[in-house]
Amino acid sequence: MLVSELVRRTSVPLATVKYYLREGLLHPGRRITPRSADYDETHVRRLALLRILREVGGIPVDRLRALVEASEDDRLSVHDMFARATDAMASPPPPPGPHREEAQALADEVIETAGWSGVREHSANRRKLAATIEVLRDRGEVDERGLHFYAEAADRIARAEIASLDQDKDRADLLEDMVVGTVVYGELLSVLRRLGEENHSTERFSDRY
Amino acid sequence: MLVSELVRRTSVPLATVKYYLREGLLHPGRRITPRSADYDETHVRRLALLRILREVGGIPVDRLRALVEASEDDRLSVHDMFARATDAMASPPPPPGPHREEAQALADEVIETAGWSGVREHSANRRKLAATIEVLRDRGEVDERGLHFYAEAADRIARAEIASLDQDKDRADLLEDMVVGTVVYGELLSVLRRLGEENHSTERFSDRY
DNA sequence: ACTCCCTGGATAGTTGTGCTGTCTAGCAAG
DNA sequence: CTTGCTAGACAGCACAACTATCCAGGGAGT
Repeated sequence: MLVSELVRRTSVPLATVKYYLREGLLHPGRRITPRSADYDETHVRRLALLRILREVGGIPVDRLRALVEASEDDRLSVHDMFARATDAMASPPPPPGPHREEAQALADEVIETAGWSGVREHSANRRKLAATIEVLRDRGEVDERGLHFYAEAADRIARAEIASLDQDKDRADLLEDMVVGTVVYGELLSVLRRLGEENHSTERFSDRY
Repeated sequence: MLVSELVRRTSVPLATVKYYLREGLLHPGRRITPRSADYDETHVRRLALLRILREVGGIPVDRLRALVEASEDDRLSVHDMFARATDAMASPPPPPGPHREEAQALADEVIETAGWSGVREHSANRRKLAATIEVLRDRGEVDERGLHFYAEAADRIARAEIASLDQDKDRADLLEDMVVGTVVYGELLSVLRRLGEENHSTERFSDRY
């Protein structure tokens, strides 16, 4: 299909499609004449994916590029591809404060206790966890049991999510499922958590003025 | 204390402090001369809170204002204050697509099934949930059992969080605990979830190339 | 052959957000 | 009376994500 039809099918504005092509988020169409190219279903799907990751996940364009590159690099094993995708989805941690090392040690311990030996030494989320614990630590004592409670809850959820991936799909589809799952089910979970908080807070505080 | 000391204590740049004052995020200091004002611990705490909400939660300034206004409005009961805070922390839902109504019905059903009768009819998160379900729906059939699974997980977490709030604090401290908890434990949870995904995905896919 | 419309590519401009810097003029302490 | 700091007004900036304009080249229909 021509670019005009791609635009019509996806309702992504032409200027934006061109921008994504420029930025390398969308692979070029197959040249049919020097002045036109043929786009196909992979372009439609890619655009839909990019829109979800931007609008639901709020992932900035330069990290989307990392995601796309991981998906297109056939030399990577599936779990290396996932690892890169996981890194790309984590926002960079803020610059370390004075308690970062202590927080990192605690973060590593939480990961250890959760039994997550499959987490890489240099996983972006390992550092992000330390940064988050540091924020907590700056506000007072960190409740270690609380940390393990969250880790257990996260483990239950993550386990179910990975188990639900369809082993038989090809790598691009698998990555797409994984990435969309992380982002939109992540959003789902936080919305549900806030709803739960709203419910339990009215239950607990409805008598106080 | 003078503004210079406030700046020193919080390491927030003077220009930023002035900006927050202008925007109504930080209450003015007590005037001591026409050209100087006295700031106190409430200003230090407020600045720390604003920084966390901005840097960890990524909450934009205009929603921070709504949060601050809820905290300062003494006519509000605690649960009304929480309700406003909850709304302020939810990003506005994207414009509805063709399946929004259907998604809203499903969202309401999920909330009902979770037993969350304390969730307001017009809670921002109720609409956010529908919007998120709509995204899922646009990618294929929505798995209702999956939805309930997430709702249960969210309920367990939210229940523990609300239970851990200290009933005896005053309203401003209570709101601060609640808001910081929502934001930073929310971040903690998503980081842990991604770590769990990384672990389980390497466990499951480490043999595939 | 001629006109029309659409194309890819280059490049410049716009919008929104969150600051950041500069300027002014008023005190107040030494 | 100089020096240092202040509040307040306001303009400017950096970044991200688009968005708009312009250009010249085809191909399709006539």
